[in-house]
Amino acid sequence: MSSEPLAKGYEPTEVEDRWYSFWQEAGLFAARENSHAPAYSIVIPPPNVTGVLHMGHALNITLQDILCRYRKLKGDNVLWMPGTDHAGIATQNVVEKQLAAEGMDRHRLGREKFIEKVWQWRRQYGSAIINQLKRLGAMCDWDRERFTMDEGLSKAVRKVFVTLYQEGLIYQGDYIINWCPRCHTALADLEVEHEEQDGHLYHVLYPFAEGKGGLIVATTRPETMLGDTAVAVNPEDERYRSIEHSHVILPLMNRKIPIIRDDYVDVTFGTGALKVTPAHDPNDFDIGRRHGLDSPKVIGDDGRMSEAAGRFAGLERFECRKVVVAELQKEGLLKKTEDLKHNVGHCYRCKTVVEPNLSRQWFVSAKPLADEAIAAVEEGRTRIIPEMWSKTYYDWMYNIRDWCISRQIWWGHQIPAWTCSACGEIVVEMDAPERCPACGSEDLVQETDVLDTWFSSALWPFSTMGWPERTKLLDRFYPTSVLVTGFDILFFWVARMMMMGIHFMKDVPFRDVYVHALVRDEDGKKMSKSKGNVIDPLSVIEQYGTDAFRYTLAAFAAQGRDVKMSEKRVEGYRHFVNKLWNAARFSLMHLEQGADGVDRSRIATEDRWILSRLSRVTREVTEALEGYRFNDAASELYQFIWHEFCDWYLEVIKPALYGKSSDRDAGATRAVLWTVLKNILLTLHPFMPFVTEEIWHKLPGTEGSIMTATFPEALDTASGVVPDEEAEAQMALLTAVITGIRNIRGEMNLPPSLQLTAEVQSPDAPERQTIEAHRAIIADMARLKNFTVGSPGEKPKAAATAVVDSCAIYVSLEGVIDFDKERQRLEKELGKLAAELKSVSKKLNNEDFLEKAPPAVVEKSRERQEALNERQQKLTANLERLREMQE
RNA sequence: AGGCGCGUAGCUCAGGGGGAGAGCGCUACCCUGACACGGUAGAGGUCCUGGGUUCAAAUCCCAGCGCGCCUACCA
Repeated sequence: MSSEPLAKGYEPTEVEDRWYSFWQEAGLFAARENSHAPAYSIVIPPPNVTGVLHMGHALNITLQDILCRYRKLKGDNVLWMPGTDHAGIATQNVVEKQLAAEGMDRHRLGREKFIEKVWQWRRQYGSAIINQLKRLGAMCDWDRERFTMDEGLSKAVRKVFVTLYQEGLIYQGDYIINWCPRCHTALADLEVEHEEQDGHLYHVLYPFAEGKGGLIVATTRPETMLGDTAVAVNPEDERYRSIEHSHVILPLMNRKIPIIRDDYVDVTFGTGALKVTPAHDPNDFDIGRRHGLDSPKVIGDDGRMSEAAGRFAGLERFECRKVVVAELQKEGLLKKTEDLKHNVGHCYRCKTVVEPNLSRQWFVSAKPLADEAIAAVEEGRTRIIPEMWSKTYYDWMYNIRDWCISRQIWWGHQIPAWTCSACGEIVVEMDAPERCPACGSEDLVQETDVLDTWFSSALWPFSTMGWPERTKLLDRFYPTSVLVTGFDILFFWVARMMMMGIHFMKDVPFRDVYVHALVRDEDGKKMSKSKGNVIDPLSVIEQYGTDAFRYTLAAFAAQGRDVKMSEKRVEGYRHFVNKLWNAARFSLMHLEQGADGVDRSRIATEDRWILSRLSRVTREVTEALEGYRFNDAASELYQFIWHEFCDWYLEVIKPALYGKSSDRDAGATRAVLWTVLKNILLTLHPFMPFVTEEIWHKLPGTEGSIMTATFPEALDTASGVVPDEEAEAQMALLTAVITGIRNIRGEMNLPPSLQLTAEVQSPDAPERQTIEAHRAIIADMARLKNFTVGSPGEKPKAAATAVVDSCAIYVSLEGVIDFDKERQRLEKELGKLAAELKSVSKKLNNEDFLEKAPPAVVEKSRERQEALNERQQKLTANLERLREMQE
């Protein structure tokens, strides 16, 4: 508890490092397994090990940290479970690139050695993102950090796989999947990004097998025709109903293929004749199945044409497209080429054009799992916030399709399935079986595919807590309190966690899902490296400090809207941090000896006022945080601290603190100042952990870390924190009078150094009393040398006028009189009044309004009209007087 | 093709059936013993357009325009 004065400006860097280490070393982030305090838990959306911190993480982490710090101050036993995921494809790509640079490749290295390389990479670089999260101040329980490839989590993965397989919810089969020829693996439907591109629609004539003529088919991917096994037309299509031919000749391949009839074909598209390539198109695959067609694969897994493509074998697929088109043209079979915008799927990891490919893969049968997950949200066992996202959730869940979970890469959880070389039996078990249960052979070969990373991420809420063991952590902290995440992984991750959590834990994985926005650049564009519009959070932190950055993110995090990041705004909040710092600096100068408790019988109006405001703001901030309205909480505090605490309270109490005010009890005021500052620090701490901790330690009468203190109550009689309407009303009058006088000073261009003479006349005795009792404050704040209060009487001669409630305020212009200027000022003011009066009067002259509007609303309008009238009348009178004097 | 969201001050955005708000920027004045990362005062808006509901619409409903996003097996 040192009391050396604070530096003139706040310098974040040193403070942040110091306190973060302090917190960690003091074990303040640790969840307590044996505590009986209410449990509050969050699992972090695990960033990729390959990742670097971006704005999305920053927002995501900041919001979670605000919640955790808030709950901790509220006395909860907080567990914030951190970790990373192994990002199968992404990580493998990174390490492969590294190998390539060394003139190596993974195939020459071999699977085992390659995986060892990945682990090496992980050990060397894998904690980069974790260290970056720490820069944000995240109070994760780092001792519990998990990785989706950890032994424990790996066990959970195998357990889930085996169980689902036994339940018939995982199966293996030959289907069309999305294939990335570059990553050389299957992808789930979700992992394909569709992008509209300019392409061509080629119209190709397929001649009838006998006789003249043929069918014209339209295609955007002519190279796939090499694998065509039929041409389909709609049975209802008049154009083709009567054709007698049963077959066409597949051009270039010279293969006879049937003409089939299938409802699927859209008569309005192209020519109404559809080439059918069962091995390279999901719809064609279905048609092929319905009609028992062959499905030759003409595009290989490397993106080159396969043997089945005949003389085109070996050509790269897009090269082949050109060659096919050229040859068709040469043979006169290319009848037309149209421009066409169409959606093309790209690999979400490497952006390569995805190839639909027939392949044997493992799938999760999603429907039964989805049904439970839908019910959980419908029944409110899990709340999605903002509510509108539940619609998106339902929509996807209701239309869910089976999930392809096998990946043809090496880095990941190898699928725990073995094939018996002797009898072909498939054995699915947690651990490698010794012999085939069917034939007893010991020659078992493990499936080489690994599982989708999202498969292990789906288990995150319980696998991180030790499942499948029954642990204390699970007992205490599952289900988690809330999941905080961006909507971009609502399906990838949230939906799947819901399915797995409910299925395996028999309870939802989280009570709440708070879905936040994406961070975009200043123009609302998605930040991406290729666009070059990324703002690096770390550079923002270095420039403005973590607290300012966090506050910006919180203030921007309005529900249902994207965050457009602007450094200008961060700068604004850096000023706010500095403002707080200086308010504290000032306060601490007067709080050297600490403070006694607040004695409400000894305190003044402004003390009661600030305590009242504190009470209300505390309530509003609390409610906002409970409702995930971070921006409301942030702006409420900003407004209160800057414009009420600093602008008014600190200014008003200065005379008392400096001992210039004889009628004030400085000790009582100091006690209030201490209370308000302390509560401000605590309320602000979840948003600005560093600066609040720093000031906390300078504030006399505090002990230990602010993290171990208690969040203020909105109603705290012992500390004098209670709403006080009388004080608020009086303060409103005083500030209005002061502002009125300042306004005259400003508008009349009277220099601040000029001490003015002013007089207030009011017919209202209580108003007079209030003003009279606070004459010193008004005189001080408005810089007056003479200030008198009285009943309406003779009006001062050369004076400017302002009206507040029933008060007429006259500011003497003796010696500095500028009639024209004052006249203009009054005319402007009267102009505004007239407009307002007009709209109120219009309402009050409307009988329907008087009849149908709620009485309270009518009454309010009446009062307003009266007040406006009074103002208008007083100002007009003064304007008249001014004119008379000028004549 | 469907679905969702957005359109409010010069910029970035809150708000939301009954007197148009904030931050930044701008103008004027001021280094007043916490703070120029500051203070005081001020200017600035047909709340996208057109209908409808209502005593009352920036706010609710419908349509349109513009923008963004998500989902989708029309080759």
